[in-house]
Amino acid sequence: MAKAKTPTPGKPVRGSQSGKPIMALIDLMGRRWVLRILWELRGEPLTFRALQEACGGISPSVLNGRLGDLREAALIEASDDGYKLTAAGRELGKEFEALTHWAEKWAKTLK
Amino acid sequence: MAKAKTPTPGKPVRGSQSGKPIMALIDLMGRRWVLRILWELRGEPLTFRALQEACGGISPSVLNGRLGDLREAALIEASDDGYKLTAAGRELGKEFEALTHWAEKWAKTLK
DNA sequence: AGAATGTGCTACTAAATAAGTAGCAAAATA
DNA sequence: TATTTTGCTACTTATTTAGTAGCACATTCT
Repeated sequence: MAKAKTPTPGKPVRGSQSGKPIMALIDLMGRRWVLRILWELRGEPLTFRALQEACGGISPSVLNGRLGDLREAALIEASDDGYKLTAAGRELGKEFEALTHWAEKWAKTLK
Repeated sequence: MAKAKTPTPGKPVRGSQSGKPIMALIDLMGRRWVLRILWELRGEPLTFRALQEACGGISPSVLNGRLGDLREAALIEASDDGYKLTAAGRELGKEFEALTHWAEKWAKTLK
């Protein structure tokens, strides 16, 4: 079975041939668990199993796949303490903080 | 077949029982095509078929599902000119612009 | 009026992805 | 040495997405 490739800027990705970085980012982040994993790693490094638990029991095969994607994208890396965000990953994480605030406001307008 | 519900702040979503808005956002945005649709609607309103084409031929059944998700989330709405972002959707779109810039830098560091 | 076209979908089958469970080999700990 | 922890792989089942066809309604052309 042909496995899905990790989306890379400069190359065509699922849904776009343009090679534009935003399209690679959209492909990557549109995969289930990717956002969540980045979110859970915003603090301390987490081991494989800790991450699995933090994500509410994600299956190890999927987790392993996403970890591969995120490592290839250089957003996370493995260390002695477990998986953690790279410098780039932390920067992206900051963008997410803005999203968190947005989400809070969003929740209020939905009520 | 039980269909997947639209993620809503205040309720449990796929992967989280907490009801936190960020978790609803993560669930929603982690669905394939959601990010892309928001992206394609950043400019003018697009009709169903225009949107389908803009997304590179997304299948109508999936597009329709995502449109439902995004409408329930009050991020897009239908108008006479087609689908367009709501005020909340445009705000979210601004956050994405930051992500686009980030993605450009990210692409360079990957080379 | 009738025909042709565009629009927003629904229905259905096939393929891809994710869930869920079991378990193994290596490293750390007792 | 024995036990536990860790990072996985393998496998089966369920869910999600892709792909294609086509319908009902509205608009535009002749």
